[in-house]
Amino acid sequence: MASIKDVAAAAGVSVATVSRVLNDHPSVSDDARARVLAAVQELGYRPNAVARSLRTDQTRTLGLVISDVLNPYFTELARSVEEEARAHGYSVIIGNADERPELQDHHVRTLLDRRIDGLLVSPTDGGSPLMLDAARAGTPMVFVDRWIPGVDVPVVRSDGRAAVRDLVAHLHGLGHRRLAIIAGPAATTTGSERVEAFREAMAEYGLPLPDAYIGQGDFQAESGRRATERFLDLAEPPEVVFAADNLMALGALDAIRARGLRVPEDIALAAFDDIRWFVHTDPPITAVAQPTGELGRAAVRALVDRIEGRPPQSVTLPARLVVRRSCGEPASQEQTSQEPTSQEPSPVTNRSQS
Amino acid sequence: MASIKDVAAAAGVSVATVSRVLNDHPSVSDDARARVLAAVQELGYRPNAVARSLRTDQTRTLGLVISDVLNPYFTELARSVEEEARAHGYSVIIGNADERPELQDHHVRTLLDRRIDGLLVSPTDGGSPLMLDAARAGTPMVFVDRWIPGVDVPVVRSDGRAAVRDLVAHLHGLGHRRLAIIAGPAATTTGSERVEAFREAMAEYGLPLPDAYIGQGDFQAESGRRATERFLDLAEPPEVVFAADNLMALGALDAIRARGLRVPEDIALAAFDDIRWFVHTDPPITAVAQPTGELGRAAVRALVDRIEGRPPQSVTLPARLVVRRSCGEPASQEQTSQEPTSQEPSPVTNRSQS
DNA sequence: CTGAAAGCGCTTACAG
DNA sequence: CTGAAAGCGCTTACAG
Repeated sequence: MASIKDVAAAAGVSVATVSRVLNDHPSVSDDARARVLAAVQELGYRPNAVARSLRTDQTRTLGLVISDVLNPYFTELARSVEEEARAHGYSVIIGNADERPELQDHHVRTLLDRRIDGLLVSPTDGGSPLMLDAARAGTPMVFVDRWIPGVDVPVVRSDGRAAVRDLVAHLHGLGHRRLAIIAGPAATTTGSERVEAFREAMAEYGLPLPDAYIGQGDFQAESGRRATERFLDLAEPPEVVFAADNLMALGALDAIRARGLRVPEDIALAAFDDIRWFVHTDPPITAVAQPTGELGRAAVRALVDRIEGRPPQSVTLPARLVVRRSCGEPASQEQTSQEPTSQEPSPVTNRSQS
Repeated sequence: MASIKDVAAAAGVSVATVSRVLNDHPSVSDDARARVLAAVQELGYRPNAVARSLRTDQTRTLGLVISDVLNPYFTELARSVEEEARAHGYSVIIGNADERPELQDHHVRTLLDRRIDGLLVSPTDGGSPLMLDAARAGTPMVFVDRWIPGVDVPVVRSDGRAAVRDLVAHLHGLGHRRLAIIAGPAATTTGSERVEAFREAMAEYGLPLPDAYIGQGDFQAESGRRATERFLDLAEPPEVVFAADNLMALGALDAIRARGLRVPEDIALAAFDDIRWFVHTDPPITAVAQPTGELGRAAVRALVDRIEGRPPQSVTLPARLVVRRSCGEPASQEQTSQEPTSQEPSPVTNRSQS
């Protein structure tokens, strides 16, 4: 592969001049510029980004460590992150932690070794030593979606509290009293916050949340299935299962169906995170929708600010409730005003007041 | 950030010795090794992968350019690719082309500039000059899923011909005669091959495939919606719509539903590519399932073979038909023998013989 | 077993 | 405007 030396030789100039032309440095004669460009063209020369990075100490690359690529929420987040990063002249390398802390650490380490300019993380756990060290060592970092308390790193996330309150109001309005939740790992903020929001909202209605109605999941489908089976085995099973993410809702659906039960007649189902398929599931699933694309973009902006020496900002965006039929509401205007063609699910918000 | 010099100084040895210790070179005294390791520990030293790559001319990195991250098929492919690559000591950088040739070229260029050791591509088009040049220039490359004819690059893909024949047999058996397809871009192999397989299978049953029954899509949801609307506007609409991927099936569902029609009573639906949600859609969708994980792993193996100087092998794996209720078959044993807990959809194959 | 030195492909003061 | 030279952080023959 042709190097800058080859180009310099072909153009009859020094490598310094070639470099200047390539980097749009102003002090280059038109003649030299033309000859260099011609040589570049002829040799099909492409600068070696590795060498450039070593010299400039910047890679123009962002690392993104997400908890699970198979989760459509993160996949959409990753897409918006890449898009915004590209607009700022950065590329992004994605690491998939698969909800496993060791794998997360593996990716963080690899990314750091590659000297990425900044790191976007949605932590799978409460913070490994590696992660904490990285933050303390001053690696430009931003948390997205999930975060680690006590670490001085900007957080870009959405607040589902109001939407969860709306959900409980909706469920209560439909006459449901025994509500259960499948939580994510307590070590993650989204794992604990969603349970807390749920518990608080229920308290407003004087509803208890017994331990038996709190299933412990890990944000993946299989755990949702297991937790749901346990609920169904209870002497008094819940009337509603609220899954803290869409994959656990999938597992719940599997479990419910395996018993030959119907949603919502036999048991109602709701989920955190909205995905396009929820419109077409049987029945369509009521969900809390996050402004995923906006979260990804805001996270990149914060990180780029941090990298380029501007003060980064934490951002919290509201989530909203999308009512469908999985909790028992009769088909209403919500069902018809969908926009099936939009990129993001853009469903109707139903903010029942409590 | 500590460099190898700092470690050498702290350990009282030369950088060469530090390097040897780090690379497990045998000729290092136990004493020197211990001192180096201690210094590494103390300084929290991590080798700079950028510098190492520049020196060794290898990045231990694979590039993966996929057509669309939002498509669960590719997301699963990406996951298995990363897993297998990691097992071989490589990391992978994913580029999402979003089905746009320019974006695909952008990623290929960026990856090449980063001097990745090899490239895995599922081409969005028939082959841009850049892609063809890269292949000719000897960049280790392997095509996955889609490929570009006439280029000397190994191909790892699945053959859906038999499964599509099974699908047509299934449809014919249910009494359907007017079958339509929503195709992908003709410039992609999967775009044209799936139509051809469908056409051939139909011919075996003496069924015509009129142009009006071939919808032109681009593998994304919106195009599936538009194509379906066009079908429904026909004086004689088809009885079945076969979408060449799962996203276009989603769009088709949107369109069918927007007209207030029912599946399969008013119109039947089938899709290429099986996803877990298809079990829970209304109705469950009959689909052609690819051995996605195996494709990803085989592709990595071929590429690593190529990189490390062994002769790479092209691989073709069969796809299989998964019958569900979206084409009108009465619920049968297929419905109950699901394995809802498996990672990959592991549905029952129904190979009706023609 | 160990170190001095060259060199990977760039960029960028510095001098002219 | 231009080039010679230093240097980014490593690895690896070469000599000892």
